[in-house]
Amino acid sequence: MASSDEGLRDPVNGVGRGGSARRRVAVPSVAERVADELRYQLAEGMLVPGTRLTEAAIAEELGVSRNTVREAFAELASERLVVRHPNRGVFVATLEAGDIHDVYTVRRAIEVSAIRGGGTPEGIAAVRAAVEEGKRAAAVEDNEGLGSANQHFHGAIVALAGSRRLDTIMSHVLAEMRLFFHKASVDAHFYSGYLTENDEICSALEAGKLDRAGELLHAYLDRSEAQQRAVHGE
Amino acid sequence: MASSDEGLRDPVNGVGRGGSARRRVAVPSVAERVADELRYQLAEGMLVPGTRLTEAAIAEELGVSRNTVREAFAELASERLVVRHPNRGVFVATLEAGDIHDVYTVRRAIEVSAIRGGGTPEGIAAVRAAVEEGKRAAAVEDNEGLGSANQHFHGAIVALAGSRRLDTIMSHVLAEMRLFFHKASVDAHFYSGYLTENDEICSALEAGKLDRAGELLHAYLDRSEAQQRAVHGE
DNA sequence: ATCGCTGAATTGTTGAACAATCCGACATTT
DNA sequence: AAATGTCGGATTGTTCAACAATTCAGCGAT
Repeated sequence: MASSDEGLRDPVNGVGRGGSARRRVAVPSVAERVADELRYQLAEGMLVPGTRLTEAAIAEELGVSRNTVREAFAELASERLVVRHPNRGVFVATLEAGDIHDVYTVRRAIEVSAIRGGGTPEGIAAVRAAVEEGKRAAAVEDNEGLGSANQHFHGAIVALAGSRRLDTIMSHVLAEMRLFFHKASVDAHFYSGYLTENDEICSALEAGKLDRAGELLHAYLDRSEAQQRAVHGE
Repeated sequence: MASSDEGLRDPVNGVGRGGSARRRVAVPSVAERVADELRYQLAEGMLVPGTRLTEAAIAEELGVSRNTVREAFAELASERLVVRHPNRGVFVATLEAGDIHDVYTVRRAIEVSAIRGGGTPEGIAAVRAAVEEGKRAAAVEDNEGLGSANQHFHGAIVALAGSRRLDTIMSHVLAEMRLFFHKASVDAHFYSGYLTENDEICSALEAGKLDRAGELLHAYLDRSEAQQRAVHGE
């Protein structure tokens, strides 16, 4: 390990945030770093949905105060990554029956709306870049890379709208999906089939056929939802 | 005053929540009640955007601990009602240049998407009910009632999608707008012009002309945005 | 088997304390 | 006079210890 024996990672530069020589002016607060750490563990599948998170345990494990853990919990709860049961504790969020549909309803709303708005040339270029990123990952059979490329693709689509609020909503939704569908991402050809579809959507977008792109994207999300429902019970 | 000399209101039944004889099973936590109180003051325009909220002052004023106020702040910050400036304090959120467009971008995305999904007969009935509520308010020239009827209308539209997540997103957006546009709501004929338009949208929805309803709603939001931008600087 | 009790564990909340940080006022320098 | 440097007060960020409130599992009584 780089820093201490246990607890939080580098306050200034996170894990995957290398490269930028400029330092952050304001170091994120401890509570924020705790939230980041937990978010990381959640996304990485180290914390299985349904697990109970006791304040004292995490406080000691990360070497921070209980109150600070509490603040981090509040943040994660607002992102629906954990659920607070009053007087019972916080639990890693679990997927109820209708939640898959719910999540995809949000995605359909904001993604389709964003792509129908067109966006700037730079924005479209970012979408294209994500498609190419996916192709490269597929060429090396890098499943993890394929998954994140897919997320970049959809993130780039939402970014077309140029709305801070939509961006954060999307990032929350994607975080939820990472948590829930972590197991599914190990499937080899799970995303591979989407590659050509993403390309098609991107081409329609580049050609200015926005309605067409929107329809394709909508259909894509419908199919993706069905697939996820098939994988997980229901 | 009903309860104590100062501080929070009734823990069990809020202020506008009268009528229901059934008590809440789980009394909301103190932090939540603090958040509710602040939300109320924000929506009511008692707290002007840009105002600084010092923890100690609010803690004493509401008779709670500073840590509890902190938790409430975290919740409000996640809803963008207040902004945290590290080591400087939290301030009532202010409206930056592009934020009006940003908020309306979110609304266009989720409202149009929701109405294009159609929804259940009960959902459509709720939309119609909101339209009638607006007409009644207009008949009595109840501006405040007109404003809230309008919010009910748009809330009912989003509810068509039947998505918990979209509902909470919409409620946050509406809370933001209440905070920002509070002054504008005093304008007499601000919403009155929208009445017939809401009716038209609702009729299209009832007739199953979803695309048409979506277009009308989209145009409505565009115009509403332009109007708000005209009222507020920019 | 159901009900109620009891006790351990955890959460919710408080109050106090301290370091870190920011801000304004004042002093210094050029 | 303007820019710079320094200091002190005020507020936030964080920790710690304590206590009340609540949940839950186990146990015993009916």
